[in-house]
Amino acid sequence: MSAIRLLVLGAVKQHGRAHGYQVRNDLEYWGAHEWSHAKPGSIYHALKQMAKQGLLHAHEVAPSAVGGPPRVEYELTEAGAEEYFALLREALTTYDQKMDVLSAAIGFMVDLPREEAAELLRRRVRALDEWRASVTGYYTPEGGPEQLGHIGEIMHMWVHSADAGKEWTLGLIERIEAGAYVFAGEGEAFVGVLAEGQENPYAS
Amino acid sequence: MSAIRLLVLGAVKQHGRAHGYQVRNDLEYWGAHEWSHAKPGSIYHALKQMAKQGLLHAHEVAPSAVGGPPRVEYELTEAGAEEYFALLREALTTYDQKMDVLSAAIGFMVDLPREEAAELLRRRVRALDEWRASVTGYYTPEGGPEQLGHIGEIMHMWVHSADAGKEWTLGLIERIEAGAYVFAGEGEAFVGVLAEGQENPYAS
DNA sequence: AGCCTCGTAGTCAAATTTGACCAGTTGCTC
DNA sequence: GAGCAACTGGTCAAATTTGACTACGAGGCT
Repeated sequence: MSAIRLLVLGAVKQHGRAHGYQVRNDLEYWGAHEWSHAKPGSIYHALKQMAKQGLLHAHEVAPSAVGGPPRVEYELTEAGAEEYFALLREALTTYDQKMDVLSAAIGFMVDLPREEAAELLRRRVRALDEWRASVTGYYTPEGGPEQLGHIGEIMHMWVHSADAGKEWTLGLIERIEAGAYVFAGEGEAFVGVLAEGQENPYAS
Repeated sequence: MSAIRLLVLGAVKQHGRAHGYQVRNDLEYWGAHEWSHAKPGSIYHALKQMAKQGLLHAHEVAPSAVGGPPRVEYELTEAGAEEYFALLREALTTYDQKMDVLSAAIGFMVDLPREEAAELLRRRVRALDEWRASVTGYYTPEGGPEQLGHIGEIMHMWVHSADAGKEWTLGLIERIEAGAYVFAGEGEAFVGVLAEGQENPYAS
């Protein structure tokens, strides 16, 4: 899975209705340009593609308010919402070594009920354990690990990284279970988009 | 950078001359299927592309020894060797959050002199520090970090992962400086490819 | 008046990646 | 001795990603 679809669906969902440039801006606001390689081309492509697949409904909008090319506004369909939650759940659970996907999922995790988020993360921990086991399994020759020479360092790296990932995930689960943050159905949601006219306080 | 080019160049280099299937097999032997998403299509594509760019020289070979489609054998050109070392150095130095690239680079690091490898890794540590700083910088609002809500967890994750990466890198540098492994120009090199007819002891 | 830069909004060709598929050969088993 | 899986070697169309480019208006400077 690439992070783009999740990111774009999430952005459109928070706005209710959004055009490409708004999505682009939200991603910037979330700091996504730091960790996801979401270029304009990919964003516009994803919007069109998902519209074609029926995940988004495209409202043809008149030539934009400020001149320039006509804008298209998008809105989630039923299917789009399903896809969004499916991607979100998958991103939280499976380990696919793509941290941008995980980042996006963390940003949206509060769209799920608290208990479900925690449970998905617990499954993630199990996935990390499996990954670790498969790496050590593959790189463990009969004659002791020293036979591998420097190749063993590759395993070393993955194991180190899996352990770090597990540690962080366990910490997050703990914080969630201790009541941190506001999840779905718990009153006033945290709003992570810019309202019209509001300034981006992080713009460099 | 994607890991494929480095992996393919490295595989061809170790063989002197190789056709697509051999490359495919080496990658499997190195366990690369576990951590790089190198599908056959990508490998053959990379070979053709790099041949077109003059990095590889393509020898048209008669219909293969065992029937099936005719094979093409590739060999590194001068330019290909330069590109290989350029990619290798870059992969060791820069942090681009793609661990598959780093894995590949670790596998090939012994093609460099010991001192250079250590130096590149020291630069990598500096790059990790910069990345960490840029993340914490971006996600630190004026009113204390608690304003971010769950979004702060994203930063938390990246910082955790950068720290783990740094720790592992420092460990590796230490081992290298302590004399581990056999680097370029230090006598008998470690051979990481299957000779003709040899069996893969790791095949599942 | 002319020029330059920045912000808004988006397109396009080229490169890459994916995943499925093709076709011949052994080797094994029922 | 027929079938069938596994191995060898590779192609192909479709999807995705990249990076550069277009076009327009507002504001500022000189």
